[in-house]
Amino acid sequence: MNYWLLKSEPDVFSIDDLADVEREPWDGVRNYQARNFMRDQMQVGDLALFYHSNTRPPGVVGVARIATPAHPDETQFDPQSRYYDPKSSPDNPRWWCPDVSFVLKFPDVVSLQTLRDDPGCAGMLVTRKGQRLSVQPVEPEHFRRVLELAGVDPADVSAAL
DNA sequence: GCCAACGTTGGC
DNA sequence: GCCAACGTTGGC
Repeated sequence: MNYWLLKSEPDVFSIDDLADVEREPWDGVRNYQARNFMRDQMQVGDLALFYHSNTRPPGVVGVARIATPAHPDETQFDPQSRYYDPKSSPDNPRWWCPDVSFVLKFPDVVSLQTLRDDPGCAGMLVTRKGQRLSVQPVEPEHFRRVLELAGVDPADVSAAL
Protein backbone atom coordinates (compact mmCIF):
# COMPACT_ATOMS: atom_id res chain seq x y z
CA MET A 1 0.00 0.00 0.00
CA ASN A 2 1.27 3.42 -1.02
CA TYR A 3 0.57 6.89 0.28
CA TRP A 4 0.10 10.02 -1.78
CA LEU A 5 -0.49 13.73 -1.66
CA LEU A 6 -3.03 15.24 -4.04
CA LYS A 7 -3.10 18.97 -4.62
CA SER A 8 -6.25 20.81 -5.50
CA GLU A 9 -7.18 24.45 -5.59
CA PRO A 10 -10.18 24.75 -3.28
CA ASP A 11 -11.82 27.26 -5.62
CA VAL A 12 -11.82 24.53 -8.25
CA PHE A 13 -12.38 21.40 -6.16
CA SER A 14 -12.15 21.36 -2.37
CA ILE A 15 -12.26 18.67 0.30
CA ASP A 16 -15.87 19.77 0.95
CA ASP A 17 -16.68 19.21 -2.70
CA LEU A 18 -15.26 15.71 -2.42
CA ALA A 19 -17.28 15.11 0.75
CA ASP A 20 -20.42 16.17 -1.14
CA VAL A 21 -19.92 13.94 -4.16
CA GLU A 22 -18.13 11.16 -2.22
CA ARG A 23 -16.26 10.01 -5.31
CA GLU A 24 -14.67 11.91 -8.17
CA PRO A 25 -12.33 11.16 -11.07
CA TRP A 26 -9.04 12.91 -10.35
CA ASP A 27 -9.00 14.40 -13.82
CA GLY A 28 -7.33 17.42 -15.34
CA VAL A 29 -3.79 16.48 -14.37
CA ARG A 30 -1.53 17.32 -17.32
CA ASN A 31 1.92 16.45 -16.10
CA TYR A 32 3.64 13.25 -17.16
CA GLN A 33 5.29 12.47 -13.85
CA ALA A 34 1.99 12.89 -12.02
CA ARG A 35 0.27 10.78 -14.64
CA ASN A 36 2.81 8.01 -14.27
CA PHE A 37 2.24 7.89 -10.54
CA MET A 38 -1.51 7.65 -11.05
CA ARG A 39 -1.41 5.20 -13.94
CA ASP A 40 1.43 2.95 -12.84
CA GLN A 41 1.73 3.05 -9.09
CA MET A 42 -1.56 3.89 -7.47
CA GLN A 43 -3.58 0.99 -6.20
CA VAL A 44 -7.13 0.77 -5.00
CA GLY A 45 -7.11 1.35 -1.26
CA ASP A 46 -4.09 3.65 -1.21
CA LEU A 47 -4.61 6.69 0.96
CA ALA A 48 -3.85 10.27 0.01
CA LEU A 49 -3.38 13.53 1.86
CA PHE A 50 -5.75 16.06 0.34
CA TYR A 51 -3.87 19.35 -0.07
CA HIS A 52 -5.32 22.78 -0.76
CA SER A 53 -3.04 24.91 -2.92
CA ASN A 54 -3.34 28.53 -3.97
CA THR A 55 -5.16 29.46 -0.80
CA ARG A 56 -4.34 30.95 2.59
CA PRO A 57 -2.90 29.05 4.19
CA PRO A 58 -1.98 26.21 1.83
CA GLY A 59 -1.93 22.84 3.57
CA VAL A 60 -3.34 19.39 4.11
CA VAL A 61 -7.05 19.41 4.87
CA GLY A 62 -8.04 15.76 4.93
CA VAL A 63 -7.67 12.24 3.61
CA ALA A 64 -8.91 10.60 0.43
CA ARG A 65 -8.77 7.04 -0.83
CA ILE A 66 -7.87 5.73 -4.26
CA ALA A 67 -11.18 4.19 -5.25
CA THR A 68 -10.56 2.71 -8.71
CA PRO A 69 -7.70 1.68 -10.95
CA ALA A 70 -6.54 4.39 -13.32
CA HIS A 71 -8.73 4.87 -16.38
CA PRO A 72 -8.56 7.34 -19.29
CA ASP A 73 -9.29 10.90 -18.16
CA GLU A 74 -12.48 11.72 -20.07
CA THR A 75 -11.80 15.45 -20.13
CA GLN A 76 -8.98 14.94 -22.63
CA PHE A 77 -11.52 13.98 -25.32
CA ASP A 78 -13.94 16.83 -24.65
CA PRO A 79 -13.33 19.89 -26.87
CA GLN A 80 -15.40 21.96 -24.43
CA SER A 81 -13.13 21.09 -21.52
CA ARG A 82 -10.24 23.27 -20.48
CA TYR A 83 -8.32 20.00 -20.18
CA TYR A 84 -9.02 18.96 -23.79
CA ASP A 85 -5.98 17.46 -25.48
CA PRO A 86 -6.32 17.35 -29.27
CA LYS A 87 -3.24 15.14 -29.51
CA SER A 88 -4.85 12.38 -27.49
CA SER A 89 -7.30 9.81 -28.84
CA PRO A 90 -9.57 7.17 -27.33
CA ASP A 91 -7.47 4.39 -28.95
CA ASN A 92 -4.35 5.75 -27.35
CA PRO A 93 -5.23 7.89 -24.38
CA ARG A 94 -2.47 10.10 -23.07
CA TRP A 95 -3.94 11.00 -19.66
CA TRP A 96 -5.08 8.60 -16.97
CA CYS A 97 -6.49 8.98 -13.50
CA PRO A 98 -8.25 6.98 -10.81
CA ASP A 99 -11.41 7.96 -9.00
CA VAL A 100 -10.80 9.09 -5.46
CA SER A 101 -13.25 8.93 -2.60
CA PHE A 102 -13.72 11.01 0.52
CA VAL A 103 -12.42 9.57 3.78
CA LEU A 104 -12.32 12.40 6.29
CA LYS A 105 -11.71 16.09 6.75
CA PHE A 106 -9.27 17.31 9.37
CA PRO A 107 -10.62 19.47 12.22
CA ASP A 108 -8.11 22.11 11.11
CA VAL A 109 -5.79 22.56 8.17
CA VAL A 110 -2.24 21.34 8.71
CA SER A 111 -0.52 24.21 6.97
CA LEU A 112 2.48 24.03 4.70
CA GLN A 113 4.32 26.14 7.26
CA THR A 114 3.53 23.56 9.96
CA LEU A 115 4.90 20.80 7.75
CA ARG A 116 8.05 22.82 7.10
CA ASP A 117 8.55 23.54 10.78
CA ASP A 118 8.01 19.95 11.90
CA PRO A 119 11.13 17.76 12.07
CA GLY A 120 8.93 14.68 11.60
CA CYS A 121 7.97 15.97 8.17
CA ALA A 122 11.52 16.68 7.03
CA GLY A 123 12.02 15.54 3.47
CA MET A 124 8.39 15.66 2.38
CA LEU A 125 8.34 16.69 -1.28
CA VAL A 126 5.62 19.26 -0.71
CA THR A 127 7.89 21.23 1.62
CA ARG A 128 10.50 21.66 -1.07
CA LYS A 129 10.74 25.07 -2.68
CA GLY A 130 9.62 25.08 -6.26
CA GLN A 131 7.95 21.69 -5.97
CA ARG A 132 4.92 21.96 -8.23
CA LEU A 133 4.04 18.32 -8.78
CA SER A 134 0.33 17.92 -8.05
CA VAL A 135 0.48 14.17 -7.37
CA GLN A 136 3.27 13.18 -5.02
CA PRO A 137 4.28 10.00 -3.23
CA VAL A 138 4.37 10.28 0.56
CA GLU A 139 6.40 8.14 2.95
CA PRO A 140 4.29 6.08 5.39
CA GLU A 141 5.94 7.78 8.37
CA HIS A 142 5.15 11.19 6.93
CA PHE A 143 1.54 10.19 6.37
CA ARG A 144 1.29 9.05 10.01
CA ARG A 145 2.95 12.22 11.22
CA VAL A 146 0.54 14.48 9.31
CA LEU A 147 -2.39 12.61 10.88
CA GLU A 148 -0.80 13.18 14.24
CA LEU A 149 -0.36 16.89 13.56
CA ALA A 150 -4.02 17.00 12.56
CA GLY A 151 -5.04 15.33 15.80
CA VAL A 152 -6.54 12.42 13.90
CA ASP A 153 -6.13 8.88 15.20
CA PRO A 154 -5.26 6.31 12.51
CA ALA A 155 -8.20 4.32 13.88
CA ASP A 156 -10.46 7.20 12.78
CA VAL A 157 -9.15 6.77 9.27
CA SER A 158 -9.73 3.01 9.31
CA ALA A 159 -13.21 3.57 10.69
CA ALA A 160 -14.03 6.00 7.88
CA LEU A 161 -13.07 3.61 5.08
C1' DG B 1 -0.49 40.76 -8.27
C1' DC B 2 4.34 39.36 -8.29
C1' DC B 3 7.64 36.35 -9.58
C1' DA B 4 10.72 32.17 -8.95
C1' DA B 5 10.81 27.66 -10.33
C1' DC B 6 9.87 24.48 -13.44
C1' DG B 7 7.82 21.87 -17.57
C1' DT B 8 6.83 21.98 -22.44
C1' DT B 9 7.27 23.45 -27.14
C1' DG B 10 9.33 24.07 -31.37
C1' DG B 11 12.94 26.10 -34.41
C1' DC B 12 17.23 24.93 -35.82
C1' DG C 1 19.21 16.93 -29.28
C1' DC C 2 19.94 21.69 -27.78
C1' DC C 3 18.04 25.53 -25.79
C1' DA C 4 15.40 29.94 -25.91
C1' DA C 5 10.85 31.28 -25.45
C1' DC C 6 6.81 30.63 -23.41
C1' DG C 7 3.15 29.04 -20.20
C1' DT C 8 1.88 27.37 -15.67
C1' DT C 9 2.09 26.59 -10.78
C1' DG C 10 1.62 28.15 -6.45
C1' DG C 11 3.72 30.48 -2.33
C1' DC C 12 3.94 34.85 -0.76
